[in-house]
This record gives sequence, structure tokens and C-alpha cells, in this order.
Amino acid sequence: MTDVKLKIIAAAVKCFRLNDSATLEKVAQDAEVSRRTLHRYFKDRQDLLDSCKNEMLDRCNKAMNEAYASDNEPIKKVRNMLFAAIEQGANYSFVKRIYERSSFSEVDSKKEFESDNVKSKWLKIIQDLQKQKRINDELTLPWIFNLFGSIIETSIYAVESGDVARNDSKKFAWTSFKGAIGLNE
Amino acid sequence: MTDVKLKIIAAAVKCFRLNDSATLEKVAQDAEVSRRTLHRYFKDRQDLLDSCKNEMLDRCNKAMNEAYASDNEPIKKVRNMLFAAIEQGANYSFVKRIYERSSFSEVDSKKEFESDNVKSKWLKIIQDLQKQKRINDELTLPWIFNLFGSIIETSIYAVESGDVARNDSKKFAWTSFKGAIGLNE
DNA sequence: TAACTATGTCACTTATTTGAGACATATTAC
DNA sequence: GTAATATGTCTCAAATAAGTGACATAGTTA
Repeated sequence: MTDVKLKIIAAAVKCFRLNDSATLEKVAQDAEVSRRTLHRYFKDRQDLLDSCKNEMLDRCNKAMNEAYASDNEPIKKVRNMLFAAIEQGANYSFVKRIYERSSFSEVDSKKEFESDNVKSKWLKIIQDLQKQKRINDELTLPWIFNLFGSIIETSIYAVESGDVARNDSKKFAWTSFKGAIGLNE
Repeated sequence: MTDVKLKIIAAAVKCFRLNDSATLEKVAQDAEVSRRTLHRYFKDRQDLLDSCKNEMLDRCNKAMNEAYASDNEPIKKVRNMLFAAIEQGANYSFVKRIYERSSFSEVDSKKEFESDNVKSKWLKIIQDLQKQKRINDELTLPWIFNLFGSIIETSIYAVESGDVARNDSKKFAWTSFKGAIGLNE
């Protein structure tokens, strides 16, 4: 993928995340190219949106997979996955937004978000921790999954809005998530 | 406010929450009125948006204020505020979205969200609990505030998406929030 | 019944956004 | 230096959405 194409995608992710009806003119400006150039790389708005989705999905899945593999200890796997998602920042938010709202293109299926089985690996860990009574087993898996995502978003948002320092943000997220699921490390 | 006007506002809140660029045609359809009628009640899109904002803000503030006053015990105040916000469902999400994204009209100031001092009352409780070391005092106030909001949204979303039963959702939210801020009741 | 009010239907204008063609310009490679 | 490639500018047509005027209709009230 050319630099220009990536630059446009990066600009689009930022623009659409703030305002999913941002004009292509605005995206082009942010990417510092003309609108005509944008149209040379992307057939139409939908094509651009799809490219953003695919690119961000790949990056997030890659980051989460690496985080998963970075340690043998299940809890550390989860913690590193949390950190990895936070580091993805706008990329993660964009993907998450796509999957929880249907305002963009109707997302065909949620399968893609589970590609490379990141999600199922994650669920497996949580499920095991519940079986071992190391975390609160009254909470359901879907709840914990949604909570995980929303704490990540909170963390990303907190940094962006300047409410919380970048370093603190990850720490707070992990502390809060641990507490929320009743985990004593 | 007439029934029709309220019906249009309700439809608009639901539509705009899913897709902030929903057409007025769509809103009118959802409200079961013609677009012409919608325009008779609201000067233009911005007017409709402002009306939604004011209406939802009032309802949420009212609900939270009542919850605050419903008990003398600080922790129960907070719990009831959490429940009240969850019960507001789409209303709460709409308001929250407005204040964290600038995609709608640029929100003039954040003052309004603190009207009736709901926010400052809430902050005061949390601050006191931190001073008394009853909750984790390493977390900053803004973090806890954002976390509170995002757990509410998670709870609302969990019910809407069918992931979690309505009754469980509030319980999970409170359990998770307590844990996240290190509160032992 | 007659007048009034709320709403719907249809038609129209305007503004905005999108996508693409034609051509100029600039940068790079050979 | 020339050819090839990438990008910009300018222009234009089509699509969509927003807002409004004119008039019809249904329901309500006096």
C-alpha cells in the first residue's frame, strides 16, 4: 500500500471517528491531498470506509495477537491485550464503533472481529479464570467482554481529552478492569 | 409540549444516536409524521437537535437529582444515580454522546451538563470517599467520572443488544463499578 | 353546519456533496 | 532530456437533503 493511500486512510479514520458524515473534502484536506487524488485511490466513499475498516481491523488484531503471545501467564496476556488496544488509540475506537453501531456500512457479520481468534482466545482466558474462581463468576462473559472494550475506550478518550496523563491512563484502565471483574493478582 | 413534538423528539433521539446524520425524512417516518409536519414544529435540523439536547438533558438531570436525594448514605446515592442513568437508556446515551463528541452542533460549554450541580454533587461524594480511603485514591476524579459514564453506557448497550438481561445489567454495572474504584461496601 | 386547527401531499428551489473528465504541472526514473 | 507516473486544478453533472409555499383533507369545536 502506498504512503499516500495510508495517509488518506489515517486521515479518514480520524475524521470519521469524530463525525461519520465528514465530507471527503475534509478527509482529503487532513490527508493533505486533493479530493481528486483521494478519488483516484478510492472508488467511492464506501470503498474508503471499507479500506479503513480492513486496515484498522488488521492492525488491532495483529497488536492483540502479539500481546496475547507476549507472555505465558493468562492474566498477563489479558493485561497486555488491554495495553495493546489502548495503544492503538483511534484505530481501536474506529473498529469498535463500527461493530457496535450500524451507522457506517452495515457490517456483514461480526466474524471478522474475531479473526485470528483473538476474541475467542480472550474469552477462553476469562472463562478459565472464572472456573478457577479467580475472578467474579457471577458476571457473564458478554458483560465482561463489553466492559473490557469500554474501559479501553475510556482510557483512550481520557488521554485524548487531556483528562488523564498518558502513562496513568493505562495503569488506571488495568486497575479498574481488575477491580471490576474481581481479580486479585 | 405537544404529544407530536415529544414523539418527534423521541424518534430523533433514537435516530441520531445510531447515526448522527440520519435524514429528517427518516426521523419523520419513525415519528409517524410527514416531513412537512416535522418542519412545522422545528425550524430546521439544528432546532430539532437543540430541542433533543435540552429535553434529554432535563430528563437525565432530573432523574439523577432524584436519585441523589433518594437516600442519605453517599454510596447509595451513587448507586442510585448509576441506576437512574441506566434507566434513562437512550436518553442518557444521547446526552453523553453530545458531550464527548463535537460531531453534532459544537456544544457551547460543558456547563449545562452540570446543571443543578448534579455533576458536582457526584464528584463531591467520590472525593469524600477517596479522602476517607473507602475507595482507591490513586485513581483521579476525572478518570472515575469517565469510568462511571462508560459503565452506564455499557450497561445500556448490553441490554439493547440482548447480551445481558435487563435485571442483570444494573447489577453487573454496580458490581463492576464498585470493584473498579475499589469500594468495599 | 361553519370555522378552526393539525396534518398530509405535492411541487419546487436551493445548497451540498459526490464522482469523474480534461488538462496542466511536477516529480522521478531511465 | 524524455518518458512515465503522480498529483493538482478546474469544471461539470448527478444525487441527495433541506426547507418552504400552496392547497387538500380530516378531525374538532363552537
